[in-house]
Amino acid sequence: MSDHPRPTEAELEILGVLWQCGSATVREVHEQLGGLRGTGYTTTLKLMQLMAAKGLVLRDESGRSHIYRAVQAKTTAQRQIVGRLIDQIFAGSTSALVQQALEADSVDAAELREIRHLIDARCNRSKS
Amino acid sequence: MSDHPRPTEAELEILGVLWQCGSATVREVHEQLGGLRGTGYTTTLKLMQLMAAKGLVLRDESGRSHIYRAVQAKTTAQRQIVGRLIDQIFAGSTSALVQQALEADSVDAAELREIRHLIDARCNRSKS
DNA sequence: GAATAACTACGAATAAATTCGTTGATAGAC
DNA sequence: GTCTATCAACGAATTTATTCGTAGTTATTC
Repeated sequence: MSDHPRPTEAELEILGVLWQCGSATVREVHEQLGGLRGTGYTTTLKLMQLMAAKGLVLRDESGRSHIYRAVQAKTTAQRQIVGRLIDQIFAGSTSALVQQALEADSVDAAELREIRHLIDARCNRSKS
Repeated sequence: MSDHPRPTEAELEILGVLWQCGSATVREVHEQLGGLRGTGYTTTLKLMQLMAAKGLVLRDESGRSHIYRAVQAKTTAQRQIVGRLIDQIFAGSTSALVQQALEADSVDAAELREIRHLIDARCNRSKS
């Protein structure tokens, strides 16, 4: 199905900006990343060129500065990464992942409620 | 706190075996991984030597074949990886992770129940 | 139209992860 | 004791990811 290679760490940072902005030039992405990583402009450029070559992003080359956007939706990519994680280090057990997720980050009451709603919704859906 | 470097992909496969077996020789780990990865024995050996140097595993060198075991418990490592993921690609939102986890893998009714119990237990705990 | 600035392209250096061949030592079989 | 199998050690090749310098092009400003 998806012939998208798995994004690397640096590529994920760039995708993060693109998901947030919808589309952006290399310059915009680079500014957004800001001092977050102390790398130069051409590094960001090169990465985004490689990402285009890999099929992770598309770009509109009609103008002088090319405009990039992510090929995969954020949720699709997230789902792929999480799915991989579940298989790889949780032996396919989603509940084991959830359990460690609850331990890993401090989850406040509001977020717990939200998670519970997700589960409830899912329970109802699978009953129907 | 933990000065354990983050395990790489290949290292995680080896840790998986060690977590399952408790402790094992290089040979045993290599067999367990089996054809799963088409690599030779010395590759596994080298990786495990590097892991020992990094502090990911300890080894008993008293016998001729050294016996390795993981330094971190499985849950500790899992928690670290999941925590990182939440910060890195879910902007700190545990519920977003759970949501995508539910979509990513097919979760059967029994597992849903189990997840719900985890949430319930957590809700009660945070009330007290 | 010359100088400056912003952009892409690209080669190449560096770094990190993975792989394996070879060597030398030790143990067990005969 | 000699042969064979098994082991650790280690150097080095390979691959992948990341970084940046330089060159060439196009737009903008004066």
